[in-house]
Amino acid sequence: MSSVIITAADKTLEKAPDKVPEIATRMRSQDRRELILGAATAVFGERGYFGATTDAVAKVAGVSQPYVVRMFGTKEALFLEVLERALDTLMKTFARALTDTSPPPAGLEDTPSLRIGRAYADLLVDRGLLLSLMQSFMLGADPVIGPVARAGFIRVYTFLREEVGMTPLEADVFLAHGMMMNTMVGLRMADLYADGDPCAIDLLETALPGKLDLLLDSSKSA
Amino acid sequence: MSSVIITAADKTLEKAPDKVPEIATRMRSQDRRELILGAATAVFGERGYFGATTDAVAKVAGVSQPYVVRMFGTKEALFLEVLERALDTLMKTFARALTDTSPPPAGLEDTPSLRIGRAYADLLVDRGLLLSLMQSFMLGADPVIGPVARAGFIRVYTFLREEVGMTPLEADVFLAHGMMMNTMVGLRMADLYADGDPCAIDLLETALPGKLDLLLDSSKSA
DNA sequence: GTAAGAAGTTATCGAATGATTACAAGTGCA
DNA sequence: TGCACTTGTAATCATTCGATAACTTCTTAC
Repeated sequence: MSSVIITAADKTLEKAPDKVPEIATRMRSQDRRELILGAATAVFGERGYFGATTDAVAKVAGVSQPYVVRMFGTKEALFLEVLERALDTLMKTFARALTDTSPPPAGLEDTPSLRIGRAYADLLVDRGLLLSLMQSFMLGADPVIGPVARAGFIRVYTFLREEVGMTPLEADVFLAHGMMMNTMVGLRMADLYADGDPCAIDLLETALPGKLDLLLDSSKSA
Repeated sequence: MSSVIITAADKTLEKAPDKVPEIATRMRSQDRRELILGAATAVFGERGYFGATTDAVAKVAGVSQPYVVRMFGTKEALFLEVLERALDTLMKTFARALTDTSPPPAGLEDTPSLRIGRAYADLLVDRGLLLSLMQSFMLGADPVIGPVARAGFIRVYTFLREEVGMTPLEADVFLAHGMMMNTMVGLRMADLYADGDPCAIDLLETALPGKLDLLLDSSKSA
């Protein structure tokens, strides 16, 4: 319905209040595609591949369920596209952090590894992105998604080794902390942090040094 | 399912069925329960909570689907029990490793942290156990499973801090590597290792030092 | 203006799945 | 032996969900 479309548009384009008069404007296929992919990233990240429904994705995107399916063919194809997009964003963020010439945040060291690490933590603002990746990592047994997920992980590892110049051990430590962050997000450990749980506070302050505000922000927004 | 009937029929036809007490006769509820919990651990670990079906669990356990549901009430209750059991096993394994007085494997250091680390890696033989835990960690948004999963993670963290005596940073590093191992198992990275992929070999040999054989064994067994 | 195509919906179908019911067969005990 | 209890199954139901079909509405090129 038109009202749904308005809400969806407003949610993504919060900064353009002057667009309100446009009622039920039809989007171009390409734009709607991006909208749905964003919604799917959030839903898949939160509920996993099997737990997510095309209807939930459609509702978040503000379109009808059949439209989602027809645009991507199958739920599986939609997930694969979400996965590919998430990985592309991750790699682009890493590449940008590597070549970025701006100085590091006040008083912090500036090595390639540290820059990449900060870039990874910055991705916490979009909880769906890291969680969709993580969800795919738990689907290694799936005949279709499994190989894609493995290839994606290998792609990240290869980047760390060859572009960033990490040793195997450095890459392992980096990835381990990445998996730890993903797990904290997936667990919603920030909920316990907000409740004042002392363990959760210790845990998060150690696991996400200096980036806790990002996690807490993304938590309360959803 | 059929096996039970067949053996039962055999028993009624033959008058001397005592020769095969192993397969024959029905199990006691308690034993069957353990059998189903084991099957459920494997299935939930492989497919996640939503991807797993009570029918798949029943087939692995060799019973009918309604039997699984009736024994545990709901699929959710079954998952919670699997979760609790997995956590109990984990904690018992840790506790045993701490108090174990046997000497460490040849030439290896012997600190509490290292003993616990080796104990964790030993759990790789049962892929379902670690994966069921990890699957629960991705369900933090679930209103029922989420709180239980968080509490479970906190329980492990508290053990590391208070029983093993780790600092927050030590516990973070330990858990991070645990999450990394879980991810490698979930991804079935061992498949690429078996294919000779050089990246996968690097990755696994670094992430699972000295424990790779365990992962490879558990892979080919399923 | 209007035909053609793009964008999107409503209605609905078939398969899968968790759950329920009713029933059958084995077990133990007086 | 007979009878209550336990262990288990087959049949089936109500939802849910992904997918398809057919239709409507908006946009745009001529």
